[in-house]
Amino acid sequence: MSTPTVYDVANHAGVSIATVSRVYRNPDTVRAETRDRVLAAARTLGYVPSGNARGLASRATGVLGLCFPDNLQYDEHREETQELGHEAHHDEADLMIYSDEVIRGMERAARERGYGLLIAATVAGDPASTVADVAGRVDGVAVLAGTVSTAELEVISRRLPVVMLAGPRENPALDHLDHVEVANFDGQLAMTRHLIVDHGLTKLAFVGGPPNSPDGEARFRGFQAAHLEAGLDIPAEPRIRAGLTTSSGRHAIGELLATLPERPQAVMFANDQMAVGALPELEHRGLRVPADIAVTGFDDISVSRLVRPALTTVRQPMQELGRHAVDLLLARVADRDRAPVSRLLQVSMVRRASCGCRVSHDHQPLNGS
Amino acid sequence: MSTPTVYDVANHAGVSIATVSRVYRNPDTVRAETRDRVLAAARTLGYVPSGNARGLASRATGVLGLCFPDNLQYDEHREETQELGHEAHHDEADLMIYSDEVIRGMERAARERGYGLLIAATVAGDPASTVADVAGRVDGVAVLAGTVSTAELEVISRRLPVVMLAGPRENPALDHLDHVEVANFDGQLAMTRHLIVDHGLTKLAFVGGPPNSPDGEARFRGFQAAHLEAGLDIPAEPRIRAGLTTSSGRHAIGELLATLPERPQAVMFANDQMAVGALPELEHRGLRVPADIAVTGFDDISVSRLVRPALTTVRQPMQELGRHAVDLLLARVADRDRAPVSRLLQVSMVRRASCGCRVSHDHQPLNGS
DNA sequence: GGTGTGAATGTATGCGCTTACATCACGAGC
DNA sequence: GCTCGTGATGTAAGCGCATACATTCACACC
Repeated sequence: MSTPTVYDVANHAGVSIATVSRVYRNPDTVRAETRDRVLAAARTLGYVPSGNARGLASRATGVLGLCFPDNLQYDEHREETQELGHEAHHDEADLMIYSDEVIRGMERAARERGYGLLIAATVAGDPASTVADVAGRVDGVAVLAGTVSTAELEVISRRLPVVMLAGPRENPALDHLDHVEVANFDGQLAMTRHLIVDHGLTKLAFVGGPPNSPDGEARFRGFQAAHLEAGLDIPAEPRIRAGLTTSSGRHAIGELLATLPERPQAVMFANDQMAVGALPELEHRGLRVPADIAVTGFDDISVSRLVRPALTTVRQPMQELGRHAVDLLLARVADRDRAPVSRLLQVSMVRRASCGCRVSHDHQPLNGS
Repeated sequence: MSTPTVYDVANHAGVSIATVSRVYRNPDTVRAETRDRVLAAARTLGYVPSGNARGLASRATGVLGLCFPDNLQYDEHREETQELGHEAHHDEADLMIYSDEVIRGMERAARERGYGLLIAATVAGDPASTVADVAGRVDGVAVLAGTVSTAELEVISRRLPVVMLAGPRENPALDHLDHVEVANFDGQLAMTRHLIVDHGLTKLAFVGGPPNSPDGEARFRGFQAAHLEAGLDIPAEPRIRAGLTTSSGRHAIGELLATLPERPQAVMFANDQMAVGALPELEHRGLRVPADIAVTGFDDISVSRLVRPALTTVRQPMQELGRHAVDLLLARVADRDRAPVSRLLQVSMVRRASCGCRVSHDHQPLNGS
């Protein structure tokens, strides 16, 4: 009646439970005829091995974990945008594109290596229990920066491998985790330099993310560095901080134009979502992009090449983050004592129309059709 | 040295393992002072309860599963688009937006109910083992239609609750699963009727998905039904079948115009991704949307309101699919013997510019700023 | 002072599997 | 004919926890 176990299968097939287990773990140590008998019994009984029991006995779960922030709370404009119909819904979705990509990359890599993926968003609220919850179920866990404090992660990392994604090792003495980082600084530096040097723009405004976003802060430092390099005044803070969402990008435009004595020649957004949200608002205000004002983003999400003008941005390998997470996790499963490593993933500039590099858009016609 | 267990914590705190367990399961049955002692010991030892052991002992994992297709293989144009730089990457991402939304909805709902989420993509290859793998680790599993055969699911459903997402109950005698469906037929019927009745268009072309996509097929039947209703010739098959991706949507345009004697007045795509890919290609060929040719999609992914012209489409509640999955799963966990249920989620038409309902785009200016 | 009562804690068992070790059958080699 | 190796299978001991049940203790009550 209830869920069948190895014992039921063993009885039904006339073998011992060890043989049943071997059929699933080491099929080639079992005589072919016996194996078939066991599998037949399993099929007729509807037997499915218990992952829990297996995990307990073999002290490995075959599952990796990923904690990411579900940071709706950052978007202070959510309420206001309800009048736009499904806008709020979309906004929510937009914000998550980044996590989605990391999840997908990690799921694929995990599956290729024979692992499952347990995902858990952590809302800013009860962080400790959530991550401990997944920690108890997996062989290793990746954590997107900003989700859980490094101190907590250190505790958890005593039990299993932990890798921090998109976050720097702030204090080498306290932080013995593996890290995967993205060259945010370099990317924003190059992009800012591009605007200054190649397009001759000097009045640039940076729209940042919330202060607790390591990505956003690193990008701003790249923005500053380009100013230093070019001998321009170095802004101490992002001109505006916004919620990294489409709607907050749109709202940032109003705030920008209202508070600035002089219109900037370019607005550099900390991510693509905001830039994408800003474009229609600029259009509505009669500002032509890039003629009147250039716009750039960061990430290269798929929307960015579909909007008009197509968005100039810095492409970061979001799925690769997930892949590297799996790689580092399994390397550490194999050797718990290896020295902590940091991997830095490179980014690349994608010049499209919104900075002035292409005339209208970047649609490439199909060959010969 | 190695991972601490209840025994270690019990020793360290001077209590029995039962008390340690109670501190985590039923904190209020333990004296406050004792509880603190145990928690202190746990903290200094770096104790994290083993999900496996807990699951084994309590016969429940606290985790739900979701299987979804990772169907890159459908996109026959992937190779050709490499010359477009990151196009292939984007295409891949595009295709997954739907799954991503379902995952997100399910993750949120699961978390709210105190469950974790184990996700596993199933490539068309070794389906059985993958889904059995997750089945062994979870308290219930949701499966996106097209991922696993109903027969296999029936076997698995003898062990744990299974719900099928976005797929109809084809044979009530063989299929005792719970289902969550979306009103694809109704949505496409309404949209097609809209083009015929409100816009006076009669020459419509439908670009479908692969034949094994239940969503795509149901939408095509809605398309047919609208023709029947209007007394128009009823097409027996979608004019073209494509891969549901942005690039396959673009390619569909060429194929459409090349094979059709007369240009259709409207192209209705089985999903938004394809429609979004088609827009720049139409533009490139000098066809104005919607003046020369109307375009519609299905899903209402977030890009659809950002492209120009903004896409008229049918909105389906993708996240809701995930939420309902959790709901049905937990209801069946509570009562294994309840009758199989099917939930039908409603869709809604979103009229934007690409069908001719709005002049240029649907950007709503901000109030008073 | 004996007894009943309830709260706090301990004891002991089993969840379903993996795996080291034991056993067994069967030939090969001497 | 006996030993020994080898492949196939069985035996039994946990893995780390939850929980039924037993025990202890303090206290109230008659």
